[in-house]
Amino acid sequence: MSNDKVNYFDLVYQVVREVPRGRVTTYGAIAHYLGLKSGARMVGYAMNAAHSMADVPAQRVVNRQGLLTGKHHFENPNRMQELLEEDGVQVKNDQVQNFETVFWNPEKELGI
DNA sequence: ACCGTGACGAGAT
DNA sequence: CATCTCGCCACGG
Repeated sequence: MSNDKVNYFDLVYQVVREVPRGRVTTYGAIAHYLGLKSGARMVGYAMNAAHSMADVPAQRVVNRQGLLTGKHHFENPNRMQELLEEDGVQVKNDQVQNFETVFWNPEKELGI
């Protein structure tokens, strides 16, 4: 296990773990909050590895439009929406409803 | 070592 | 508005 990557992965996981029930955040927001110059893409990559991690609510991370772009990486494509609806987030046609309202901005909520 | 790919996003056209 | 292009960089082939 290379230590550098693990750090970077864990940073992402920590933020994701702070996302409250019923709210969602975005890849870009996390990347910006952590100051990852590598960009949102790497956050998505980190989420891929989140599978093996416990207590990482990956369903609460969507793209900047509120689309469930990562649904295919769950056990089955419906799983992500199910989990979100269990959280109390309305999802229709892979799109988070009231996205601006449920959007959870780490910079604002956790502080910059 | 090179190349294509990707859970993204911002800016240009 | 809708699309395209490019930057970003880790990883597998």
